Amino acid sequence: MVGIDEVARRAGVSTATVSRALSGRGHVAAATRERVEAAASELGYVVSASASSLATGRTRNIGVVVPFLNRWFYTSVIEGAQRRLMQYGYDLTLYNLSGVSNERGTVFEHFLLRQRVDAVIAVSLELSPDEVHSLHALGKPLVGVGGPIPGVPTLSIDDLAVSRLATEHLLSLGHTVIAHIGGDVDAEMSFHMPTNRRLGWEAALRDAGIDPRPDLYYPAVFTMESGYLAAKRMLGDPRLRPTAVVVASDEMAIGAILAARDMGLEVPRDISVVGIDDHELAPFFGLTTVAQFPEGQGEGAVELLMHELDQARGDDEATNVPLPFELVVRSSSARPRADRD
Amino acid sequence: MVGIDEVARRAGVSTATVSRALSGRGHVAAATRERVEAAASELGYVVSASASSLATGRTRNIGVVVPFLNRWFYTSVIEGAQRRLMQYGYDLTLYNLSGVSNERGTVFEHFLLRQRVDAVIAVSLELSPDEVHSLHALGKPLVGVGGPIPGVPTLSIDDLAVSRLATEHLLSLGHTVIAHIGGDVDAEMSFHMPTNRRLGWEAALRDAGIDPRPDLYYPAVFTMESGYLAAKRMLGDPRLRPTAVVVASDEMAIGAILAARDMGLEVPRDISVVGIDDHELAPFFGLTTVAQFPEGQGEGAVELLMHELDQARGDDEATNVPLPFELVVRSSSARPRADRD
DNA sequence: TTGAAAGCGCTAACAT
DNA sequence: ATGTTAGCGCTTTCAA
Repeated sequence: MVGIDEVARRAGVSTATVSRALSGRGHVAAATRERVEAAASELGYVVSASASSLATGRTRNIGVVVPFLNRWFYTSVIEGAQRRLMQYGYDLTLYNLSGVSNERGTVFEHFLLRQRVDAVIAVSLELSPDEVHSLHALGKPLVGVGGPIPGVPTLSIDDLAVSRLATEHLLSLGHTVIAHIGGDVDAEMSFHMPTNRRLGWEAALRDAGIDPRPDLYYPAVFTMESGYLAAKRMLGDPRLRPTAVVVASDEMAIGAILAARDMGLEVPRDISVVGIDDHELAPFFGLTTVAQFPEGQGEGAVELLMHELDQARGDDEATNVPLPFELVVRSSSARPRADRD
Repeated sequence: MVGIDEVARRAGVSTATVSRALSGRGHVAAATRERVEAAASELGYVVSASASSLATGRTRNIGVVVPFLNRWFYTSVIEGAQRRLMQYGYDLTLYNLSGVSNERGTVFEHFLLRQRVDAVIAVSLELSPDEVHSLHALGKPLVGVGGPIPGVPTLSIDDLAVSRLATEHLLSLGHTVIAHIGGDVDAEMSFHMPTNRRLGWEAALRDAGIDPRPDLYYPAVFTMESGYLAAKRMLGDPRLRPTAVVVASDEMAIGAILAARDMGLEVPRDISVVGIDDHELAPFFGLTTVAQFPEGQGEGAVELLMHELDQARGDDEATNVPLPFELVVRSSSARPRADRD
């Protein structure tokens, strides 16, 4: 392993100058810099990350914590974060809580805190005040993605506004009996995301002068199968005749579309379906949805972090950055049939 | 940040003893160890990863390189690897090649080689001899998952045997006109995985005394939509009347099932479908498939690596560890209708 | 602009 | 079983 002193010797300068020339910090004569760079590349020199970290106290490594991996949303966030981090010369260390049996305590104590990362991105994670505190105590910037964490700058869409938009889309098409398939309690995903999406549905209905009927709300978990089952319950109930349904995620919405097909119903003729996400499968199923952009969220989180790291523990404004979302109309939503009811 | 000497002082021992007590290396009296551990936890001490790395030359960090993230196979492998690494006290640094515009060279030169990882796991990646060489030159163990890399120990299923099994399942049910939807050239995924799966289909047919017809092979890429389109072509062609199809991945197979439905055909009555993977959606679609176990592959890769790291650059046996696979029969395959043809 | 040298916090000989 | 101490390879004052 060729070290800095070999480069120094070859370039005829001191190690300090090599360090300065290669890191870009401090002033180095252009000619000197070139000689150093030449020497470095001839020798195939790369700085030792650990030596550099030890000296500077910075690892150039960001920890990303996710509750699961096998979900489009998380991997998309990670992908965006990774791409942007690479541009900044940072590594991404992944912490997946789903595999951790003995509680996530391990992750926080033995990994994150081990001075292995300069900062952390928490994706859709409800961090306890203690966890937030210990990170802050260590001077580690922290940003959240996908849901607000008290006292922590967070990137997330306005879930209420998103499902309100989805609902209003259906209202504007002329639907009046609009159901909702959404997360049950705030289980699994933590956060109040499922609740907020339900509230958005209710709010849009009320604004349209329609009283949201509790029996038009179908709880489910965020999987295709669960959406399928919820839709079967919904479509099979002879008392309820929704002409449209707002579904809290695309995966569930796709399940709902498949349920309708299995029952011999046609989408959107017999039932309009609107999802939330713009999942990679949404175009294939012709799913109308409200797109969020998780890759962009990952990138944004990195930007925020880089900013904070620059500021040397600057103002922890704990702002909740609102994220863009966008209605994407495909073929799963249309005007209700005139001949119904 | 409390350091090792504070702990030493508090425990009334030398820093060397603290190091030994906490790392488990070297002999320490039980009583001493307890005192040290107490002192460490009272002070909230955790070793500095970079200092430790600098001193030992080991980072306790493994690089995992994947070509994409948004695919069930890769995330599953990562999940398995992550879980096992955590047990060993290692971190996982993720390198996702899909976002890298300026070639993966960057990843190798500026990241992997920067002495940031002790070893690397390459998932479904065809590494160039150069890349393999530079890793080896650095003394970094390397294991592959999902496809053989020359000169590198690799974990992968026997693709030929897997699709042979899928085909034999259909043959044993009485099918004789069996199509194949599979990867085109060895694009995208690199490796000869797609080709091998096609060869398995051909071999099984030949063994049954059936000549594999080239016009029963439908190239596609590994997405649901591509599988859907291939199936439409296949099922729409009036000249060909396959009663069954072996599909090279579950995602494509699901696309095929949906295509059949859209054409008013019934699975398995009109066409039997068998996939490969046991994707998380396979049960939902009732897909008969040959399961591989990517999480187990991730775990296995870690085991292999830990072994190599212990051996202090032991024998690079470059063994290709064959992995288990298993036929899972669900409702998408059945005997062909007696009244056909 | 450049160099000398003192750490950064830990580990591993080598002593005892 | 424990302590002493010389590094690990870089960065960064401080001087020149």
